Amino acid sequence: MRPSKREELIEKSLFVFDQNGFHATGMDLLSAEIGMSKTSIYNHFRTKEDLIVEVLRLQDEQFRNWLLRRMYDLGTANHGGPREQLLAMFDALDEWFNHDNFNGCLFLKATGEYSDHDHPIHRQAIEHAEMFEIQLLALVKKASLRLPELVTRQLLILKDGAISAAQVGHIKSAAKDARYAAQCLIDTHDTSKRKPVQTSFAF
Amino acid sequence: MRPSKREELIEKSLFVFDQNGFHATGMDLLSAEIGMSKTSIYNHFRTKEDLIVEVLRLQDEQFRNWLLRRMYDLGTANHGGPREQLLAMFDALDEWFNHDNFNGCLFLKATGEYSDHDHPIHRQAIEHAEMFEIQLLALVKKASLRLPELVTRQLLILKDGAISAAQVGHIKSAAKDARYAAQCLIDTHDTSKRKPVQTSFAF
DNA sequence: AGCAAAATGAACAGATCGGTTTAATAACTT
DNA sequence: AAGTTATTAAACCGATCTGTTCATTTTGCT
Repeated sequence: MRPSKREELIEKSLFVFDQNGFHATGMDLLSAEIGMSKTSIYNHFRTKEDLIVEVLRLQDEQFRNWLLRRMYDLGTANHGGPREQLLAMFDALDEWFNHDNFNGCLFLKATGEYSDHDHPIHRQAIEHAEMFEIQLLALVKKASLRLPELVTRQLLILKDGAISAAQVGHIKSAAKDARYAAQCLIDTHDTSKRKPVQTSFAF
Repeated sequence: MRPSKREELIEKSLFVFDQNGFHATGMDLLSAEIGMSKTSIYNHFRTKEDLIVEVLRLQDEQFRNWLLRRMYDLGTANHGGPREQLLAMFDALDEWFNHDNFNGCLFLKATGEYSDHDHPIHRQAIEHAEMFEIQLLALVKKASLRLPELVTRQLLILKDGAISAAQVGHIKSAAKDARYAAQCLIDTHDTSKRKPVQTSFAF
């Protein structure tokens, strides 16, 4: 029983919440959907919100693991370095967008449904964003870009914007569009290149 | 009674839904919050979903009007042209982000809570995105940029990404970060400038 | 086989959900 | 001032909400 019942419960709940939303998913429906009695669910979690927090924790771990690994694998394929890994983020996103079950960013939905910044669910979403930013910043620094903090935040904006575009308009090209933009940004801040197009940034 | 009771109802509902979310806002609470009897609300709208669709319609109109006007006002201030208006989008967003009541994109929240693409609420959100894209494309074309459709989609990604960043991390710099990125993109595609940094786009 | 822990279905509780009804009041119109 | 129209509060409807209770069955361990 290594993949404990608890883990299985969280994993399946993750899917249902992602597809249906949080408030829109009642515990009876959830119970039926994941094939586990409501009694059992409440034996593992005190409240629905506790479960949701765990769901977000799992999604945080799974998403960051998946994305960073995919960036590494795709980015280092042709002897690529940090720069290629950064760009590969959008190739990985493209794969995600084209999955049948893609339904936008779960963390963004969580902040939308629990807008109080002090709410544990909202905080969990913020925490995810912060942790990914730290990891992305490390990679940006390895790529020897000028203003690494700025570039990191910009890449995050491109990532989240692409996710939004893919969600609301299910725009097939969102990841590629963002990739070109990222390329432009990275080249502009590449220390190994000549002067960037725009040098008048006021920092 | 020009600002008809109906309009007032929609306008106030817009605020409550924006702050609380759709499913999380019950009709009793909504009634109390906007100071109008539930009987009256249901005299104007057959269902809650009908009301939400109207709310999104109003927000579509208000948001596009506000943003495009603000882009024009801010962008043409110092004899600026279309290019400055495009960049001013992020200055306008910055103002929005710093409003006390800023709580992210209502359309994105709508698609998150009503994920069925055929749902009238979801469709209304898509319609908004499409209409704004058309208007932004017109401005991009006026700015004489190469690959105007691509640049338009990229600017939209930056806009939505900045909104997301401002919402989840309440990152104060999101609009400015996106602005710098937009500057980079626009300069790269400016036909009046020399060769862009990156010329190997495969189109 | 036998025991303890875990999981089950189903009923239940109290609150709230979206939505309706009703009878009384307030507000326009002429 | 009369009469139509809009608005109100409050009770009410059945369904669903989160969460609990309980008696029964299934499971894992030794």
